[in-house]
Amino acid sequence: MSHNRVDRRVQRTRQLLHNALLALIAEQGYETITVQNIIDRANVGRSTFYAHYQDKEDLLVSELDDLIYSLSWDVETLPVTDGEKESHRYTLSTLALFRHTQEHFSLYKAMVGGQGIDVVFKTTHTHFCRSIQAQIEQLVPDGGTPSVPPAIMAQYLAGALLTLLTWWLDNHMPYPPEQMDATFQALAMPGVWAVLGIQPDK
Amino acid sequence: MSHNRVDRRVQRTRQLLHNALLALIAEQGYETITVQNIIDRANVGRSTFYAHYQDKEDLLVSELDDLIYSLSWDVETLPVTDGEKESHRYTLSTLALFRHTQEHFSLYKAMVGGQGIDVVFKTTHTHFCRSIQAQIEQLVPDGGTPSVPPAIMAQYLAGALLTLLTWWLDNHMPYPPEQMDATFQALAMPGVWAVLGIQPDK
DNA sequence: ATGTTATCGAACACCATGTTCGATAACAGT
DNA sequence: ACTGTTATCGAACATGGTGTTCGATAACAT
Repeated sequence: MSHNRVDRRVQRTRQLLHNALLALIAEQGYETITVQNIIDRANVGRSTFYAHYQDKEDLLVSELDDLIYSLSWDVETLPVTDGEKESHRYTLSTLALFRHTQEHFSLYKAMVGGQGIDVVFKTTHTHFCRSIQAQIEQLVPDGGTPSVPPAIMAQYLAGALLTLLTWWLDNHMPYPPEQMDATFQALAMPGVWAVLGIQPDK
Repeated sequence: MSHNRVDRRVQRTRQLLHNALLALIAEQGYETITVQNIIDRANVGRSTFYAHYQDKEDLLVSELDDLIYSLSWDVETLPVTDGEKESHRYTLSTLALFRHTQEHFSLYKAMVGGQGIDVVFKTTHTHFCRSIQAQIEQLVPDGGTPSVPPAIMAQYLAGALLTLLTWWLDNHMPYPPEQMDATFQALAMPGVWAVLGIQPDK
């Protein structure tokens, strides 16, 4: 009767493939990974792989969804002290992002540092854009019309932020996340305030 | 005796391959191009290709050197009115860059727009970094020590600038280069001034 | 217990890569 | 024009990864 049968095998297979991919990315980088490598590591048959994903990029993208979801969740719930929150009324909430990145250093370094993975950049940039644009629009004063559309500001800021994150990872995180956040805010926000026509006096 | 013999054939061959690659990139994008495509288009033998370059990325990189050289030359010599120059004493010289990009729209769009080419991004970013860092260091007040190292500021600004350029190309250049330059300056420079501790009163 | 469905893995066709090598033709110098 | 050199050609080849097919097997839900 019920066609809602959920075969436990498919979830298990997908999980094995995901884990194998992440492990391989951290070990040897993405480019040189072959489908054979993935299925060997995961102990999954060749035809089974292609029954689930078109190719290794398809697997990566499906993986990315999970990662970005966990990132969003972390950024919204990671402990940020009240004092930090208070002083950030007119800024973007990027401190938790730097802390999250620090915690997943080896994986993220393999994904965006060094040669990096193209699709990871694009996807992350798109995600940053959405989040930043929403925050920008909350800063726009009532009745005001910014001289630069928020969408463009978001593009700009997401690119700058991603660049800074990449640099941080590539250079083995020479500064603590708090300082990276402060650097980003110091470089980014004065321009945003000027364009929006607001003057936050600290 | 003289081993300085320069065979005209090798220059011709390299030129043919370069032209073929650019044409194919503009037509169908970089990823799907095969070595066979390149040598067919260029009317060059297979073994000849591999006598000159290791693979198609090697050819692309050698191409990039030329492109960045021509870009540098353009940026330094493209006509910029005295008025524009005057008002840019405390800013970065990016206006010529936007104009240069506009002139080579179709090629640059294929190279950094859409799917883009990874190595083009990296190389361009590195080049921007060098140029911007030099300009930043000229803005540092005598005796002052910026709270953020110029190298990091250059990373940040190069990434932001490249992102803005990419967006511009991807969206079919909805604004003139002058406005794009103004947008970049408005978003970027207040942060730079604040970090450097200078206050340019226009 | 039963019918269903996911997995396995070997075998396969396919395609791009990068190399080899002998023949040919363009080259520079005299 | 002659000569020795060198770049080019292109066919042939080995290599390696890709994505598919299919019959057998085992895990699944009911």
